[in-house]
Amino acid sequence: MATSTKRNLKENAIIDAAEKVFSEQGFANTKMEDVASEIGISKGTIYFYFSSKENLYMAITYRAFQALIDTFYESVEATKDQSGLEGLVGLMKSFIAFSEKNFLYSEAMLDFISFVRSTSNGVLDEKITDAMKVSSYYERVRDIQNIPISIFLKEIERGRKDGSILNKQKPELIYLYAWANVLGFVKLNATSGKKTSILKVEITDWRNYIIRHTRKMLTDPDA
Amino acid sequence: MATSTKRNLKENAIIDAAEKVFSEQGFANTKMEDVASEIGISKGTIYFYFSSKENLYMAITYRAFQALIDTFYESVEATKDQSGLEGLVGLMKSFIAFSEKNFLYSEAMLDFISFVRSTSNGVLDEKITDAMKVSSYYERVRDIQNIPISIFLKEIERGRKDGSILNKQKPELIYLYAWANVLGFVKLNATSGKKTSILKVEITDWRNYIIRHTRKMLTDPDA
Amino acid sequence: MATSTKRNLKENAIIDAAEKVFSEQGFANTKMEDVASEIGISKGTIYFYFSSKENLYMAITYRAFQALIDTFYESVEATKDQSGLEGLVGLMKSFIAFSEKNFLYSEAMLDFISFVRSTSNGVLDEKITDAMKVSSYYERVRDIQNIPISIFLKEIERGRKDGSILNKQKPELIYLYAWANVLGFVKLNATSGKKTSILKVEITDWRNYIIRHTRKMLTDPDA
Amino acid sequence: MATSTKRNLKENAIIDAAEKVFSEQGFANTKMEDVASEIGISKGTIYFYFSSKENLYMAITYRAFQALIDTFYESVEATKDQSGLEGLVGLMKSFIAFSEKNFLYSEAMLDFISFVRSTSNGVLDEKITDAMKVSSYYERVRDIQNIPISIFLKEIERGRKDGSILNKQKPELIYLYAWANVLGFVKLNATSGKKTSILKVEITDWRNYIIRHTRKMLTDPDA
DNA sequence: GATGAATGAGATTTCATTCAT
DNA sequence: AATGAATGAAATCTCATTCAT
Repeated sequence: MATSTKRNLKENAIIDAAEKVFSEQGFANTKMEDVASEIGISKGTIYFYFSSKENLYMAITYRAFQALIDTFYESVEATKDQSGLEGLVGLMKSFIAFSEKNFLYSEAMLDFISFVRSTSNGVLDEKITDAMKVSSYYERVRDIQNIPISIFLKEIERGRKDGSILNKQKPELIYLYAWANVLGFVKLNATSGKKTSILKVEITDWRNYIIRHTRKMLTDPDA
Repeated sequence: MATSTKRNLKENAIIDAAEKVFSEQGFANTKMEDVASEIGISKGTIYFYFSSKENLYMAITYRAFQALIDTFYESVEATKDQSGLEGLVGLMKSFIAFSEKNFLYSEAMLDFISFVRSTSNGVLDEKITDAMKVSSYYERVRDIQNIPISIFLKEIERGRKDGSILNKQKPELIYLYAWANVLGFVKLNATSGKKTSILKVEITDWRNYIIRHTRKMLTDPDA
Repeated sequence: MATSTKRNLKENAIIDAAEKVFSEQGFANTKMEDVASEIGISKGTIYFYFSSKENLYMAITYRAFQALIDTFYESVEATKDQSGLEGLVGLMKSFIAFSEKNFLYSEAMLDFISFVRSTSNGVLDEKITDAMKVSSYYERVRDIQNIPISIFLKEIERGRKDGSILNKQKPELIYLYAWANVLGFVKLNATSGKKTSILKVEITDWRNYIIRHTRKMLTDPDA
Repeated sequence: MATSTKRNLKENAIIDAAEKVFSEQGFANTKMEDVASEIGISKGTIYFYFSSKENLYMAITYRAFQALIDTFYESVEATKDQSGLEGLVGLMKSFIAFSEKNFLYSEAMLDFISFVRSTSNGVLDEKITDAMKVSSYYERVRDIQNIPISIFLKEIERGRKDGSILNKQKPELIYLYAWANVLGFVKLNATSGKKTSILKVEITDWRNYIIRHTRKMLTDPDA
């Protein structure tokens, strides 16, 4: 176990470094050498822990889902004494904050969804598929990818039971709508760099507007 | 003019081919050779027409903006006898349809925005910047990139004047909200290929829901 | 003959252009396109007149030898009433002035000598050799390359007869010595660009020194 | 140090190979692949040690200056008990021998001078400039390029003090004159390969003549 | 004669991955 | 475990030359 722990420590240190440089330069523009030198080890060492660059990215993806799940659970915990509506609004706020803070995570999760969907269609080229398949993290991510969704759906359920959510749409549709909103917001935001406004709109105003709108949507029986 | 036309024809044929293979394989995974063989010419010929791969992508980006503008104008024309609200809803429908049909265009436009922002921040690496700067299409895109926005904003104005749009938010905020929605929707759909559902939700239902919601937002004086 | 003249005119215009751009950018850095656009014609047209880039350079080489020969004859003519020594010093001055004015010519003649010597050793790679061999100018240059030398040697002969040249070395040795001096002077000079001094030495002083020294060498029976 | 030495060994082995093939085929005609296969390694390995082809050439240039400096110091050492005149004649002999033996070195040094001059004029194209600038060898060469000159000038100084050198010209002028002589001699000999004569002149005779003449020049108070 | 679009071999360079130590 | 030298496939791009019009 000592060995295992040590190994984990190193593995995590590498993932930390990878997150940093991938965030700064993007996945495609980052060389394994960059990741290695960020943490002061050699390229070869990375390959001892990760079978490929893709696999390293998959490890980040796993972290992303884990972190989102943690964030969601914390949010649920924090609003458990409030209505389901507030729980869901809380999830939304957490989701936005999470994605803004971790753009890389946001992208990684999206890439994973794309990847899974594309491979199930047999569209993607085999090389990448193979690289992914041998990834020890691939299965792990598959196992947890749906947890955020189920948390979200559960809160909708709760809100419906306690009468705070009146929207009658399929819960999954509400989730998709919410996710798309967050995703679009974050994507467009990412292009604005350090700026606090885009198209003359304060980003804070925009963020608030999304929340307000979500609340409206959830409480509208005709929405 | 004959010469000019001929040149344009070829140029367009190359862009056609590039769109096809970029769409299928992605920009990074596509070699210039792939584009060339798609259309049955040699690599060198492409470089005769386009100074770099980036430039070729910029040509596609130009097309993307042009196509979106055309789509917007057509939509405006089609709804000119209806209220401003209907005009805006029409734009929204067009926007979604456009993005679903042309995922590559959607990505290209987003990349361009990112690019402009990052260069104005001096963040991007010089090599790409240079390649872009010499692009004859770069300036063209800069010139037209804001036209879709202004069309959108004009319809909001019209709707406010004729009383069909009651939402009091900044027009730019509405645009951003709408764009984010479309973007998120398209991104999540991107690789679904032939699939008609996601998370058990029919994509058609989702699409309709976005439209319905947009309408609600626009007619709500408190939204 | 009308045709022939017309052809010659065009040919010469192309060589003029080539001289200009080769001088400015160097042979290797110059594209056929550069030569063509310099004179406002198409690349294809150049190939109608010259079978290859090498051949075009060979045409310049031919001009170089012709020009040197002309320069030498003029010098000889100008000093025919003076001693052989003065004739030789005159040649030397002409040689230097010629080389300074026409660095490209100087290089071209040197390249030709190198080429001939290397091919007679079978050292040079075959591709270049073939390109050269089909050159219509190649033979022409071969025919006249030794004329400058023989002019030079004749003046030495004359100077010895009239007692103005006392140096007893082989005439060819004197020629080589003189040529090397001019060549080295011009080469080092070329690196100084527009500057009128190099290593704190005024180029004019250096030039004069070479002349003075040549005179000394020629009049010294022990040199 | 073991690592450093090992790296240096390989680096030098690559430079050795590059010298060989550049000498045989010329810089422009040589592919990195040629250099690699000469030493039985892969292209990539060369790029691991040298960032570009230019950089590799710059390494050779550095060697060239180093070798000339070594040669000069050895010559100075060997003649330190003799007069300054003999010291200078010794340098001259060494210079000639050095340049004959290392034509590539001779060219490299000349190219470097050209390069520095042209960049200080802002003439050279940017691509090469950049490639050169990142060269770790570039700075090294800049640091040592003037050492040969100063050694030469010092010997002139010494000869003047001990009365063996009577020539009153500027030392720099003498250096230029000498250098031009060597350069011209070497250039004209360059491709003669195994040949021992040119224009019916034994190269040995020519070489001796240059030396004799240098001596005459140095001892002539009116030269 | 002239054009310039088209070619395609080949050049430099990059970088994920391997492997001997 | 760790290293980092070595690999080599592949990518972008260049340009002398050809050839249909």
